[in-house]
Amino acid sequence: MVEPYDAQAVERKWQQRWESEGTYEVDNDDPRPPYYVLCMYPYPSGPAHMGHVRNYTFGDLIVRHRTMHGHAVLSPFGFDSFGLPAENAAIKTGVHPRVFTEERIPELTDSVKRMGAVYDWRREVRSHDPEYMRATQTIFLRLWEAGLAYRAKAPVNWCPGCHTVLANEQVRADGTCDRSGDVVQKRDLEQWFFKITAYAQELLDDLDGLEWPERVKVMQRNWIGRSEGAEFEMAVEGTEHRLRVFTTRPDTSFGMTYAVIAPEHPLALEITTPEQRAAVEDFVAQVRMASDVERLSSEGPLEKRGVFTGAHAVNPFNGKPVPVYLADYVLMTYGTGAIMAVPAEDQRDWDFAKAYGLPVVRTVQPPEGWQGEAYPGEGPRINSEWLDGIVDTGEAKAKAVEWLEAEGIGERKVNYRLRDWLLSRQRFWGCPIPVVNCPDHGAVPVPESQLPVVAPDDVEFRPTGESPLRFHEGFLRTTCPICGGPAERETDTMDTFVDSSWYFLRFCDPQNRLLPFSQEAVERWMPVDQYIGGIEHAILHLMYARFFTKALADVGLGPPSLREPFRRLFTQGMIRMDGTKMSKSRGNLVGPGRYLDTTGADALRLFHLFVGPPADDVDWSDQSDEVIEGCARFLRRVWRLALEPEQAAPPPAEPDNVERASHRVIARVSDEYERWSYNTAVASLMEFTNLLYKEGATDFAVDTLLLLLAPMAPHITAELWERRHGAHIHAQRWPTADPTKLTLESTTMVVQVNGKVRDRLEVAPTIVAEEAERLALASPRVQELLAGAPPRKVVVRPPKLVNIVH
RNA sequence: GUCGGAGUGGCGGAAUAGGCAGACGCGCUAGCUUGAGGGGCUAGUGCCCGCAAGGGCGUGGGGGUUCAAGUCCCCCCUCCGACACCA
Repeated sequence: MVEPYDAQAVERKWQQRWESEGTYEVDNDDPRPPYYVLCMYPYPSGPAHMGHVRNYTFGDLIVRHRTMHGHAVLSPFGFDSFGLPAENAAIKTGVHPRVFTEERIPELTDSVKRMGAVYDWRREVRSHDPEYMRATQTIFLRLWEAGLAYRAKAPVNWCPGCHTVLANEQVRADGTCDRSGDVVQKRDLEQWFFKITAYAQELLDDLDGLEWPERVKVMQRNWIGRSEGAEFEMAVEGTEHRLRVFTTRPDTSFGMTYAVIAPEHPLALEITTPEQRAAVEDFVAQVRMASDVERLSSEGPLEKRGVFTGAHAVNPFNGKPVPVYLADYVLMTYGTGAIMAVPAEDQRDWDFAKAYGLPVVRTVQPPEGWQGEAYPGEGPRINSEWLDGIVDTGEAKAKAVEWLEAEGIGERKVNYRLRDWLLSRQRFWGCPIPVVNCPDHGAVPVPESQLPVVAPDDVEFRPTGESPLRFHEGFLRTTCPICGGPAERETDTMDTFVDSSWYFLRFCDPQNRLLPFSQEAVERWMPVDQYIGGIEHAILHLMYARFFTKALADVGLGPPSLREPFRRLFTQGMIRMDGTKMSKSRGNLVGPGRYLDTTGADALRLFHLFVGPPADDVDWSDQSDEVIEGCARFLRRVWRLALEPEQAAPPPAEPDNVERASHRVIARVSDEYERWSYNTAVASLMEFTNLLYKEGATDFAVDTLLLLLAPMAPHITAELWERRHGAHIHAQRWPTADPTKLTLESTTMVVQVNGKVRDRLEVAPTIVAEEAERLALASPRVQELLAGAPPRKVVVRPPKLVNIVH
């Protein structure tokens, strides 16, 4: 009797071997073809949870699989180590965020290693490492120099209770402060932005070339929100002012019955008549004070609020004056902040018109029996002079734009929903923005020789949540790099998305002290061949990282040809429990610890692969423990099969059958790996194992099983391979199927009568149609059902099926 | 509201090109192994009728195309996710 499988001992042994032998360390001059596998680097929140386990199971499987295909696989690990939780802990307990964070990192590292996930730990990066900060700050300064970073006033979340600015994450969904519960207000402050909008079109176009999940691409396209239309000017009666509006429906311009400008519009007070002045000022103040609460609290179509300015704009299409309103449904941040309102063809305008008693003029004839309100569909133009009768909207739009351009009052225009990236955070635990504010010279860059700007250690965290940097004289007081006069340091830090927008480049060249990374190193590995992470990063992180890659190339830091960072993206499903996401904040976290201590890492990895398609959410249930036990049972069966074939599965009576089955499983499982169909790959290997128990095992069959299982269950397969061959399984080449051995000796042919299965026949896979039909008709079951009558029709699909219609 | 995804046994899920629905596993049932342990092995397990042979029904609901539909087309229902006044 062979010794039982001791998962603990075997897993410990191999984890130590992989680490001490540096099995998965790769150098930049490795001669093998490069392959870059990357899991989104984590925030170090403590020991790994099941979401991490799932993520790193897929990542590690690919690392080992690609290695067995002869690639030099770059598989680095790092930490997104700036962020709010450490700062909140500091406010609560007084422990410095760096100390707090650095205690969490080994906890996560440890559980990752115990899963058997392998990385080139020499390349580890941490966002809060001063060397990493130096690079992040260098990048910021280069982007600023190139005009891709700028400072502007922008509304921030202001908590009147805490007397401080809040990050978006600190504002609850209902618009209140998550610490004091006060209603958060908007205030204008000087903030830093990255000009991501300069890349809107390229970010949109380049999506087409990426092997990403379609739904992620759709989300990004919607986020960028390209829309084509026209911009034109209107005279404001009795003034010199001209009002510019953007519309996607210039073809409906004859139906404009009023115009609307945003409450923040610079002309708002300029054009307001004296009689309306008080009402308008009142309305503007009201909108400015209004927090997001009111907007978020109401369900369904929002009530539109506005006020008449007393002014009239002239519709250039027909020369008619229309009243100009202020309304909160028009946003200053999109288009020109002003619109022509056409209630007949736009539901929002319709709602406002009804609320304020404004007229509706249809310019598109709705279909017979139209019951709705605004009609945005197709139909013949009416009430539109020279557009009348045109049915095709595209044609009508083109004609309207041509007219605007010919008259010199407007032109074709493309707008994007995408906004510039506000990167300032009024927080301590982030990368400081390397800027000095001089009374004479304004915002001045910190010279690169003085980088990194690092936050001091002797800081006091206030329960109000204010950044301690604002009260730290030693940090705050400095001199202007230009004039040497007294100046103040910028106390805002960068959004942590800045750190994560380029870390994948740093992994290529992690020790570089002169530059964030060298172009040669990046050219060697980038783009990432397989990026793996959660769907929750579908928009922000992935959009920002794409923007950075393009911008870095354009400012000369990145290779000019590298326009996209992630060639292939895979987004794994979440772990759910009782229908909600498993997360620390919900307190329903299940850790891997007890499984690693008992059934072992291989069984847990197998569970994650087997439980369902990788992209689907996983429901963690009472059944999960039993399924993990089932995976462990399968591994024990493999163990006995490999070490004790005489007992478990004596040599087969028909070795040829087993050999053919081995080649078929190679072909099938190899394909399943390529298609990310790991759940069926595990099933295929279980099926194959069952077959070997039943039919008997050969050495070739067992070796095949171990090789195909090696990326999924690395410890047990490594141990078994070493015992059988004295070699390292993950250094073996991936097996290839012999195409001449894929066919079966015989196959089951189904015989249907009127589409219902009535018989099954064992036939040769090479059977020809005539023979198949003859055999089918000769079947006693078929004879019985036909009762002597000739079949009306016989459909033959050899060798799988014959369908007899009668 | 708009966009996207999904509905298959008691459960997780298979079904690559329209061709045996339910692979594999969990659970359950029976038997064997008789040194218990979260042990090992074998067989069975969609539902209904039947002792059986066999028959009928069956992939959210309704229609359609086809010799043949989980898969293709039309309508409807439910659930999940993203965006949510972007002119």
